[in-house]
Amino acid sequence: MFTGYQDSVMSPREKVIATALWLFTRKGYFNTSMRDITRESAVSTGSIYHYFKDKEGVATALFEALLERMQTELDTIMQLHESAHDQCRAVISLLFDITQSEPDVMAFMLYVKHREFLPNERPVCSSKPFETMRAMVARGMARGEIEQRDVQAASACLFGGAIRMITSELDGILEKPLHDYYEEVWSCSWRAVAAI
Amino acid sequence: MFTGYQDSVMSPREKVIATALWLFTRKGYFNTSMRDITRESAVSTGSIYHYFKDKEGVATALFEALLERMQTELDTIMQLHESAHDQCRAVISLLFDITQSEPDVMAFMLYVKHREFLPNERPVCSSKPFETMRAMVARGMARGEIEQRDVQAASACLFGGAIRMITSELDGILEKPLHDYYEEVWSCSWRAVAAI
DNA sequence: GTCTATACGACGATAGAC
DNA sequence: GTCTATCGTCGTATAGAC
Repeated sequence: MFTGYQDSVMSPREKVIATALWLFTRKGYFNTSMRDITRESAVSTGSIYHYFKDKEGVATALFEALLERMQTELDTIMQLHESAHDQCRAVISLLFDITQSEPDVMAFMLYVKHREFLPNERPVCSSKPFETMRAMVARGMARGEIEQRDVQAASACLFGGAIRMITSELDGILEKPLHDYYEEVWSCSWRAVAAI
Repeated sequence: MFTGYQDSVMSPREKVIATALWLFTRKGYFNTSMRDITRESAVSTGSIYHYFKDKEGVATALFEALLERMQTELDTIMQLHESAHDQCRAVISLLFDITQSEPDVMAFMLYVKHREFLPNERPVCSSKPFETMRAMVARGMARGEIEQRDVQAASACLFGGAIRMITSELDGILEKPLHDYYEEVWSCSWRAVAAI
């Protein structure tokens, strides 16, 4: 039973989206029926189809909400930190935080194969948040913090280790809490791309 | 139309597995019906259910075949190379090779969310091939090639960059062929974990 | 072992009252 | 805007002949 939104009053639309996140990450999109969503959200079939065109419309709305939220957080990080080093470090810290406090959010963004049920959506890694992360790396090269090389390759090496740790955590195969690996992962990751 | 097995005589069982790989990676497991598999494999429904218990049985057989094949390749690498450095470098080369020559194989192993349709299967990253890769890293630490730290974290950082490049390639967002990034990715990855 | 025809259930989506 | 009842479709799996 989904109990993630007891504390605040939510509109039917928000209830449906929150429930969809809960169910999609737990059972997968295709193993979740509209009936499941009506039951767990306590919003009737008729109302759901009033707010959303169809099942795919629910998934699209959820996906867009999460991407936008992530982008907002990245924008804040870019304002708060000057160097690419500090920006990228803060990004990994953010990703680890979200993984621990809201694993569903992270799982849906990184882990779910959206293209299987959202055929018109571009792959996650060409979405705006991922582009922003690559832009941080490019800026680090321009400032001389990061060694000159292909931006795609450098971004993959800088963030790839953290992302793998996140998927390991989501798969439940880490012994310690994710944050215990933070400094270790960051120092490896930065060493991979730092200038000199 | 699937045309991947014209050249050799295949048993019905092999035809089904090859077709399943083709269809699952292209359309996803849930968007592929048993009807699709019968049509593309030219094996009748009755025969498929003679060789496999059900649709999930097809997926399981496919998954196990791919894991076993990967494990065989890793075993060969371990025999051919002495140092952890050379072993890990060869592993990334192998992964890049497979991605380019048989993208379906790589996509199904790394990218497909098996747990949505194989609920009894363990997550890929706790499968034997991934364990073998971690064992290589652990051995590198014991030999003094790789800096002492948590094996999970070091493995994530050593292979994470390459894996991200592979998913980028599978998503079709790389400008150049994957192999053009190989030396760059390897030098970053090794620098991330190397001793001293 | 291989085939065709079909049973059966579940699902997404709609209709139409309130 | 919200609800319940229901329709039509499709997909898995089986039955049973050959």
